[in-house]
Amino acid sequence: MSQTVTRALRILAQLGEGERSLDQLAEVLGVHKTTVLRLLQSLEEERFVYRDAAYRYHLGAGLFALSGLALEQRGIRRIAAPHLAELNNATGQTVHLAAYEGGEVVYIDKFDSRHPVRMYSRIGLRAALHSAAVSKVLLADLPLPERRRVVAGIDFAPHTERTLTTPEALLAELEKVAAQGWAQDHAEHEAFINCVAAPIRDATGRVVAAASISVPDVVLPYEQVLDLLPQLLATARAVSADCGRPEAI
Amino acid sequence: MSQTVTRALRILAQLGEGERSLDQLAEVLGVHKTTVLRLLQSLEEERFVYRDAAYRYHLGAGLFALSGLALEQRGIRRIAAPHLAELNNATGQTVHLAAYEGGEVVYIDKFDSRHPVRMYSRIGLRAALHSAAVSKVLLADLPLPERRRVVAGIDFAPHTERTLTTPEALLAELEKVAAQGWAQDHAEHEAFINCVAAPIRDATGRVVAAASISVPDVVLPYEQVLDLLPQLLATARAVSADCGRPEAI
DNA sequence: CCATCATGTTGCAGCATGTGCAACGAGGGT
DNA sequence: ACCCTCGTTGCACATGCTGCAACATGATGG
Repeated sequence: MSQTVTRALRILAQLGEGERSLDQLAEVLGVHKTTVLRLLQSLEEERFVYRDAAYRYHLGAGLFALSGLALEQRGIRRIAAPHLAELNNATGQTVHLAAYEGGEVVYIDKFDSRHPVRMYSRIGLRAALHSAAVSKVLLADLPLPERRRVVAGIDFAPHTERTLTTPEALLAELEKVAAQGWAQDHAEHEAFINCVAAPIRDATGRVVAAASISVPDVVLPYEQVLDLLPQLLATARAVSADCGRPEAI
Repeated sequence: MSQTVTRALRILAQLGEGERSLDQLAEVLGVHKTTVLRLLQSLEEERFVYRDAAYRYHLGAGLFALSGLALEQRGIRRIAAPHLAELNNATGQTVHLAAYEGGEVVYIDKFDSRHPVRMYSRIGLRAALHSAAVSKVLLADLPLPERRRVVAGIDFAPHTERTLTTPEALLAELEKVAAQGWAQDHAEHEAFINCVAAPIRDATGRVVAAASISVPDVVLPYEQVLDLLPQLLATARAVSADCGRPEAI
């Protein structure tokens, strides 16, 4: 593990919260400002940061460029986008696309609701493994050993009264999800938000991503969210078909 | 300047071109694989990279998250977005938003054309300083000393027959742009693309960003691109007004 | 079924490189 | 004109990065 790189990344994280001066960064990192300066120079050279006329450092455009490349590399995102946009348009609700990567579930695309009350989320953020509907869909498809391993590593922090709080409960839920082909989050993560999620499969049948609809209670009650399930499943099947999955056509 | 950080960022750049194995990265960087491994471990910890089941490294979600934060921080982007979307919708053409940062001009937002023939660009990429219309708008507002300094540093690579190839020609063009309040790129960057760009100003009157319309020749001839200028200028004024610029209201 | 290969990981010694200090310089406010 | 703040530079020291070599693991093929 590289101390230097870790420090550089901590600088980026800091700048993610807003512009910073050299001294501010030095203080937060607990290192001498000379050290910070040189890290920043390297970051600036690659356009990960830039500094304005007032010598404040900001996140730079190299980051956007790289992030754009990273998102483009996920073929699933490009394939799914038109279908998810259509689902978003048809339902008017927030639609997410999430993928499993390295023991986490991450949102890789998002289409915002047209309602004024909206769920907070952002591309790149992690979904809670034990409560988000997309997580259930993705975990449910993992081979059992890995599924157990991941579940064992979860911090079962209760977000609401309905949050599953034991590995056993989650594993049972995942079995159910795998069997029925979709997952729900009935106020398990946020007290006033319900979600449904469905798997997207590639030609080999493996789940490569999950699509979900998230609706605040005040917009639609739980039962009516379940009514959206057929549309969601149709969308997921359509994306799967575009991924080359024969049965889904 | 930190060798270690520079190497880490080179790793990210590599991964931007596609997945890589440890050995591949070691070879490209010209360092021992042990070294690469430890850099990757630090990057992985902050979710800048992740590795799949086949031990291939990919760009990770931490990057998306940070990039999202960075874009959110640019208030101008949020302010401009609805106006640019409307312009995109009204004209059907590709609309860009660009900003000057640290001696470069960078695209910070983009709304794609509905035409099948589209200009290639991506958020985060640099615009050519001596040919892109947005660059002219942004450079034209710099204080003269900095303007001269930046122009002196440009590599006047000719992209097409019409590309300006001398500092003098560019400086003269910038004077003209500053006077008329908009800029054009008449096939100076890509032989078959014409652009017009307009400045967005904040309350102090400084140009904080530039909006542009880019149209391939085959879609609209040059003269008709100029016909779009009134709409573009109206959009730029509307965004400026939202930025608090009194005269623009 | 074992041999071989390819690839990732670990321990360790040496020294390159990152680090902090102190002095310097530039800009802004009083 | 002075001081105060904040970024930059030169330098000596030792931290922590680097490469080597040995080990571990999983895949491939005879």
